[in-house]
Amino acid sequence: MPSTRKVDFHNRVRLLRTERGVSRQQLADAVGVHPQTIGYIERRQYNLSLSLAFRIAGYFGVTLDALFSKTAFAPLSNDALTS
Amino acid sequence: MPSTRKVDFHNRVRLLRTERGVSRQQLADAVGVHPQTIGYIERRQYNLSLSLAFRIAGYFGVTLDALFSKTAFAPLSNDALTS
DNA sequence: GTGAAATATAGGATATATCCTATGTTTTGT
DNA sequence: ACAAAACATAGGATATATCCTATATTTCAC
Repeated sequence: MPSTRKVDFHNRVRLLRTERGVSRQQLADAVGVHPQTIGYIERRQYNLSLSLAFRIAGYFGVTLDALFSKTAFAPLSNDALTS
Repeated sequence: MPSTRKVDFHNRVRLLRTERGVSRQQLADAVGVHPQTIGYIERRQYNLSLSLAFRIAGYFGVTLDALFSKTAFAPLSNDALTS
């Protein structure tokens, strides 16, 4: 079992995944990990490896920095309000 | 012991470190790992965690994408030839 | 509102990142 | 050329990422 405590960086995995209508199972298959692993990453309970980070970024076609950040990503609702 | 096999991404840790005249010991202390760990990363024998990747990038003041890449970084000598 | 799919939570197993110590080699300053 | 520092290599120990199975809860289409 993973560390149960939150990791010190944020990510946009759930955002991108739901935005594109892909399930955890699909993403997990595409990047070669267990679906639970995706869930843990989304809940920020996993300090995932750089290799896996690259595979997820590659799947979504974004850079590492677009997907992971030490500071919180603004939620979409906020983006809409500040456009 | 680490996996002894090379990892599927490249990095500029050694380049940045030597460029700025910092030893492995100094970098290791700064990011809170063992000096050997830095060595393994530089020799591409470690699939380091995202958290550690962030700490190293933060130490050098560069982004993740500037420090790690799935394709090889051009060596400095090449940069000089193509300027 | 029911059923199916997706997600959450949990526990145990395995692989590997990382630690740590030790020794040998290479580099570098003088 | 010598000494000291930096680096490489190796082996064993520990922590944790990731796997896997199972069950409970939530979400969503109809």
